[in-house]
Amino acid sequence: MRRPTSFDIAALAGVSQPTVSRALSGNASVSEATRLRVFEAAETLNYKVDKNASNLRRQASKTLALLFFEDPTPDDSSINPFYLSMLGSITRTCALRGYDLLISFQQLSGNWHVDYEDSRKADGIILLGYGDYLLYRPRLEQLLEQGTHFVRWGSAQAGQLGTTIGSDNAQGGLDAVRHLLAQGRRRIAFLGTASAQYPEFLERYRGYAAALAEAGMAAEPALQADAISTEEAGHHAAEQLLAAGTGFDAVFAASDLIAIGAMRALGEAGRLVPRAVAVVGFDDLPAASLSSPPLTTVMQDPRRAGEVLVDTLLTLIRGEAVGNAILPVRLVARGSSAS
Amino acid sequence: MRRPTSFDIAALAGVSQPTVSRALSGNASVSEATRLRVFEAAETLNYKVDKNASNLRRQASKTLALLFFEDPTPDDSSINPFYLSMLGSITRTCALRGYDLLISFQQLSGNWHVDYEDSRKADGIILLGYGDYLLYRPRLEQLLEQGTHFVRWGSAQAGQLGTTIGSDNAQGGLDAVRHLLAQGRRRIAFLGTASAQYPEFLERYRGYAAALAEAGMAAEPALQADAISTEEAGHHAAEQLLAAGTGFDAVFAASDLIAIGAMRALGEAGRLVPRAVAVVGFDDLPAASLSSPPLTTVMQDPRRAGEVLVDTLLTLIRGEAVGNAILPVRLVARGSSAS
DNA sequence: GGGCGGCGGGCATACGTATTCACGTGACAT
DNA sequence: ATGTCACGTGAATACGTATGCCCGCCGCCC
Repeated sequence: MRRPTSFDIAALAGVSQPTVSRALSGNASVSEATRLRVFEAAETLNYKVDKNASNLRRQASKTLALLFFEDPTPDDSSINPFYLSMLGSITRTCALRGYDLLISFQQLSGNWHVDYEDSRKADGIILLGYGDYLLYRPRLEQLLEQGTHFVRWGSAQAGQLGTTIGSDNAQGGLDAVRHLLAQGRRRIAFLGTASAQYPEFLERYRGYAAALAEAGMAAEPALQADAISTEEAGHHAAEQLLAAGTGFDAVFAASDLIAIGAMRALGEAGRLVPRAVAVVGFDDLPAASLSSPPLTTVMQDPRRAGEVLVDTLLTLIRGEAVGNAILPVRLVARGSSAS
Repeated sequence: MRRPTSFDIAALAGVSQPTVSRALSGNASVSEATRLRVFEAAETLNYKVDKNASNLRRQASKTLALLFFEDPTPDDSSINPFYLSMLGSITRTCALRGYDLLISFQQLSGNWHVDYEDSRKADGIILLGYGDYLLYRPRLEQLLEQGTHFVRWGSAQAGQLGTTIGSDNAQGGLDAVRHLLAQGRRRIAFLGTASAQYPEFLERYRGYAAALAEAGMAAEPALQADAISTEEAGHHAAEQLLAAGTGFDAVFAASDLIAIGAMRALGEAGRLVPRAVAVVGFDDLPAASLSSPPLTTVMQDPRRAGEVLVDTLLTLIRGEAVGNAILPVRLVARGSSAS
């Protein structure tokens, strides 16, 4: 049997097709009695509005697109866990607001910037993924030019294109290092690439440096080692630091994965955590509380992040003005930094 | 400026609208020269096919829907990590096959079974989430009745409705326990709820029992403790077992999260892993290799799982017959079970 | 040289919904 | 009694694409 259309409902309810449309969409100009008959008929035939037809007619898809960008790592199973936990929240918020969510993993090189809103698959897009702002910039320009609605998760800085939502990375770095200083640590290393290529890391580094400055110290290049956000990179960076012979009694890692890798390296080198070296990470991944010792870290709130991203985007879609948002972070003290 | 339609392209290329459609869709009955002109015109105007119109006309959405079902846990940030890693693979496979992916988190109670294909938002759906087959059954019946195309991730058993893809859980249990036996362990506990409510766990339990039987032993109820797949549940279950005073020198946990929780409980009780108690988990979460000692576990292959799910569903959508699939698993021996 | 076949492309239309416009009916006031 | 108005509903149409059908033209063969 063919799937029912609004005409079938109309016939069954003894009204016309437009009335069915109006009744189902809650239009006020249809009487309560009629509305009831229509609902019953729709129920009987198990009728559902055809999204495609509806979208075509209304010129809107009631769908958002979520574009993930790959970390540079070629291993495609290792999605940044923090993003994954944000995903749940984004999905849920979309559902609450009556929107569907389309997901896509993208290579940085793809021509994603035209594919979604242009083909009317989505009313707006959410961009997720660490990345160099300058690399994105031309794409963002094109998006703006096209009038595409989008929000970006990342590090919001003045003068940047589009609307950006992100955690307060600098504050997180500040809190983490203040915490280590309060524990009496004085030689605090920073593990993570502090360059514009990884804007979040750079901000965390700035917080680190600011905390040191508060204590009358300066960030020493010898106490910093590059690492992208993987366990292996963290392991390697810590090894480098150990090999260089620079003394240190604490590590602030730019992400939990780095911190976990660093703890492994410290363990292998016989440096006890936290006694010999205190460690603080960033993100509060599920794995952070499972490590041994449990990892002290700066918690980002993925649930709130998702909500803010979606709601900001919906505001943009409604054509209202909205600014960047910086979300608070919170230090979670655990065993890896106990005195 | 209004976004261009195929008529605009037609005008620019000096052909008719249908020709534009044919040229862009690779229809053979359009000459190479014309096709080229059309492509150029489309490029110039930055034209993209309107998905909604196209879908409406073709009565297909070129989209799949992924439905996640919540674990019973109310905490909505804790999505089963194994599913999350499958997500990447599903998305990628969809993209490769030219399909979009719609994602939705569902309450088990919702009436999801009519919402997706019925409203033509998707050509088929993928059902993901641990769960009791009997609980699903009525919904699956309705899906079949409606002619909805769907595949389920779970434990494939004879006589079940629909098409199911799943790991070889029984084999995994067998391998895990054989491994422990080979290490000389004799008192092997099973941590996880072995009931029809968690079919995967039940199969893993069966593998556990079969391995014991091979060695001339029987599964003892005293060596089993219920746990759902969370770290807390694993911790609690191990505590129970310890409190009961039943001696054991190994644990086979039905999931890595349970295993990690159990290791924490064992540590708190002063039972050294692996010396006093060897531990094997299931899933091979990223966290498994990060625990200390690193967790021996049964690896499920999320990448392959996603591919098989998508390809099976696409086969169904094409109207071809396809059966259930059971994917191989692989034991990964790490420190937690060294002799 | 005329008929025929095939290829390339245009015409018309359908997909199912949402919206604009117009219309009929009853109530109420003049 | 007639005009006005509001309210509820139906008729017509547009959204942008894909496709069945038909037609014209060109080349080829007898």
